[in-house]
Amino acid sequence: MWNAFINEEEENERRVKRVTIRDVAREAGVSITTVSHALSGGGSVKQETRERIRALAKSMNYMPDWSGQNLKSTQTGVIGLYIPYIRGFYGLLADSMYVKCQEEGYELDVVIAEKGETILRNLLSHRVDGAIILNHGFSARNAEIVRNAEIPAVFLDRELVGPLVSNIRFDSYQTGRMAAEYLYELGHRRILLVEGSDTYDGNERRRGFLDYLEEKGILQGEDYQIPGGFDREIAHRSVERFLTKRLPMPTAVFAANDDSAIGCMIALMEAGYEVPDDVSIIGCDNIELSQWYVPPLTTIDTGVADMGRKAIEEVAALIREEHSGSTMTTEGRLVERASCVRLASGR
Amino acid sequence: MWNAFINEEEENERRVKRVTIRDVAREAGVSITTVSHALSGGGSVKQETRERIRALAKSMNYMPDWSGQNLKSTQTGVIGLYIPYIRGFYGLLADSMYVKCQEEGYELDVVIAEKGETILRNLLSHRVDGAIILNHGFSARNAEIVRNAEIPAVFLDRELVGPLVSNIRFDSYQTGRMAAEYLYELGHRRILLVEGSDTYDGNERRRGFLDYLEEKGILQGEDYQIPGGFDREIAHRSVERFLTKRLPMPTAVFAANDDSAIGCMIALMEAGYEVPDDVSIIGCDNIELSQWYVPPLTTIDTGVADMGRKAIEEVAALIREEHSGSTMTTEGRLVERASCVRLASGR
DNA sequence: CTGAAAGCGCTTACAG
DNA sequence: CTGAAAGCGCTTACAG
Repeated sequence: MWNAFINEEEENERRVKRVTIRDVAREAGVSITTVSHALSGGGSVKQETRERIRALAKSMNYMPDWSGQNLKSTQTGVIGLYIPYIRGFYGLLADSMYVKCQEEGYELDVVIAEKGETILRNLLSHRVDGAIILNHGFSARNAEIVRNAEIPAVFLDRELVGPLVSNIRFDSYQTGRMAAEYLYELGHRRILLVEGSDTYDGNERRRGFLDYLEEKGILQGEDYQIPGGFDREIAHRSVERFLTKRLPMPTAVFAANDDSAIGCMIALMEAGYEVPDDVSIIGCDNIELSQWYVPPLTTIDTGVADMGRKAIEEVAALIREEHSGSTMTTEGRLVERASCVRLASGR
Repeated sequence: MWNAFINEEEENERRVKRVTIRDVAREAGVSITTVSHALSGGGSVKQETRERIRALAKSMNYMPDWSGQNLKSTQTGVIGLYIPYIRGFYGLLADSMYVKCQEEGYELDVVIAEKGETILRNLLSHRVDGAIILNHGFSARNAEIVRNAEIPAVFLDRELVGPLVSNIRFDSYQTGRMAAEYLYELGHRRILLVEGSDTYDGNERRRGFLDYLEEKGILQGEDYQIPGGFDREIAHRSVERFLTKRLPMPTAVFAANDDSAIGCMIALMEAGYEVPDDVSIIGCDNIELSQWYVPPLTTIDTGVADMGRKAIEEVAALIREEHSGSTMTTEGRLVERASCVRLASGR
């Protein structure tokens, strides 16, 4: 007994001691079982005791240890969002998910991770109840592991289904076609494609776009398909390089996202071309900047907020095992602004 | 023994069994102690055994349970960032922090939370090793609790210091003065203030701005201090209301952040005023949109990326107890663009 | 180099 | 309504 006191004092000298359920129990003069029940709301505890313990716990700033609690209960109450960075598009997605999480009673943890390893560790170690993954750094092999481990997950960047795995994707093939059709209807025939990066969405937009051009018989050579990397800088350099080749000038450009579309516009304007008078441009995503840019950018809205809400809804359902995994899709919506014009006939 | 098998099969029917250290040990024919040592790199394990176990663990997709591991070790390896939402400013902050975290060997968890309760629960339950807090929803009382619990934390929105608590703040008072001085030097004397929200930064920018005006003897009445809430919409409505009063028109506006500055510009332009010809505008933050807006917005860059890096560096040092908490400050930098002009003399 | 045992802070049947 | 005890999955002295 005496010993215990000495030890406690020694502890105090080093670091403030974390307060545990044991401390609360001792202070309240009850067992830890009763404290646990009183705080969790479970079990049957005399109303007066419950209130007394709750007040005491609060005054002691007691908070159940996360690990101790989860080791037994295996429910964390948090959903993890795994994305490669946060700016722009991903931020909008995260914000819309947060709102829905509140409604569903989950906490949202946004984990920035470039390495699939980090993500896999998070999921396999049960840090979260369920996950939303939109991360090109996560390999197909890792995704397979998640499926087999039966961890509730919603993929936003690949077509994978399992008992507890769903996927929701932008119908990027359709988006690509939509952009092509829009420019075609405006009379454009020589169109430059600024590709996205080598991801599901990047490849599908490309495929849809080129398919439409081919059907209409206006598919250009590979010189008219240049890299853009979903990135402003990359697109800028890429267009500069294209211009030095002095090929017949395209009358329109489809850039695989708005960021790269803006990179294109800058490069074109620097080279003395007017948008949309000399060249029309259509992007994709409808990021905030697009409506403020001069000229305002015509684009295809991918409905990111809607997607975010759907994804949370779905992962919550998977966690509760309300149904098994499935594939879903969202459609893009054309937003007409000033960066595209009808081609003057005979040009 | 027989019983055990039956139970196992029943388990399998319900859900894929999580693989534990026990499973790996059984499979490898060693004790769980050895598995633990082999995987963690600690202890002394025969090289061959270590490699065999690691390969086996990997093939079984074994990952140590987060809670089991932390319950003993009390180190999570993650830093938590607690912000109210992600778009714009906060996203830039988070991205810059992520990069620094990688260097320091921590994982960054971004937790969106409006309620201080959620944040407090996260910290007191030891979900993270340390925290960065920039959240007006977190009360002074809660902050005090964090300090006393000696949880390593860096506050970005208040001046609080403790053994394991530091704070880094934008010198928002200086920023406010800087904006005022810039407009004053351009010859402006009747200046409208569009305030921020009731936060540390909002109040300090206001105070610095008004102090300078007062020193120069050009402080206007309260009619020239209108709410902006750091928000585009709020600022927009607020300026509209101001204009209906038909007070002498200001020749310049200081908006407490870029978002609200853009809201002002829209309202002014809708009312027929030209920026900067009729009214000059200066904002604060230097968000991405500012350089693309027409006219490009003159603003004060708060150096958010630099702040993010500093904050991570500091919290990591506090976790390692390299030094005790302190107060730090970062200075703003004027970015001149087209939205402000020298006032034509005699106006 | 390897393993049996104690214990981290909780929850959850179960007994009273 | 309350509490003693087992156990969640790990790590860490300690013994051999």
